[in-house]
Amino acid sequence: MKLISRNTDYAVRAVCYIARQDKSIVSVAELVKALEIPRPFLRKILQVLNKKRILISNKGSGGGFKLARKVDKIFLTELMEAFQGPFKLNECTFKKDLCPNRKFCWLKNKIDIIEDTVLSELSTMTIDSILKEK
Amino acid sequence: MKLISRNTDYAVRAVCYIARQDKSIVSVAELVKALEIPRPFLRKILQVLNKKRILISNKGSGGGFKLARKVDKIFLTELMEAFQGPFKLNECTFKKDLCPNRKFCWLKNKIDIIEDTVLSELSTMTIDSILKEK
DNA sequence: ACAAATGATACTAATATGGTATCATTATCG
DNA sequence: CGATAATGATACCATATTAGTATCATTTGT
Repeated sequence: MKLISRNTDYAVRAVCYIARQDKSIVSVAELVKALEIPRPFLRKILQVLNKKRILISNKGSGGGFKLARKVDKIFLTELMEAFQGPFKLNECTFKKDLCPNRKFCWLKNKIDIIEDTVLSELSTMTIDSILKEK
Repeated sequence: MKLISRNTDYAVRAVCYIARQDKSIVSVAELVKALEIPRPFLRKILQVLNKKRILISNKGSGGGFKLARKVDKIFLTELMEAFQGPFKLNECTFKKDLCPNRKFCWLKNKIDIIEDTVLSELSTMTIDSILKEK
């Protein structure tokens, strides 16, 4: 079980790369070259980041992507949620069906506590902190 | 992302059920009836539990499964590892290939810390504690 | 107008998860 | 001892998720 998917991982790298450049706007071409991520896949990822207003895209010649906010306002959890959906460790294995054994659902509560812990750890992590700690 | 897979969930239920019975040995037939888990799937799960020496199987007529240890010695993490593999939240998305961007691998370290936290929470949970807390 | 960029979207491939089916082996009991 | 009732081993199938590709539309600067 992984905490970070490939999507998210690529997204972190891309955002970090853009953040490190002096010029604010960076093209996909440059990102592909620098990060060695398959181009069409990276494009899809960047489009999501644009929709989520983590990056802002500029179309047309000379276009590309830039940060939508300062690096200390972009949280790792945002990227995770953008690509991996809302953070629910405790999601019941029986979604649609009624859970056939409610007696054990206190387990869910326990896992809720764990989830809170994980989230509070993760929520301290911003792109800023990632850049600083390398 | 779920912390507990269906396999593990079923395994917890089965082990708890066996623990609650007075008779020590319980057949698959009884478990299927009580827990409403698809029989062949449950069988596979029980076989794993047997191999991992969490349960002990008795073949032949009148056979079935019994606990290999006392309930306070069976940990949730054992069941999770049996069905979901070793607990590695931080597993790199690039297993075989060399990670193309080691600069970000401090992330891995951060997630290691989270992993430790989660593990220490989980490691307090035994079948005993699950039975008591319902 | 044209070229250089992203937007939208549909498709494909690989992997993980959940579940089934079948035959072999072992143990009890009449 | 042999039939039967149980589990062991194993190969297979179905579905969901993740990873990645391909194509055409739209926008923008020169």
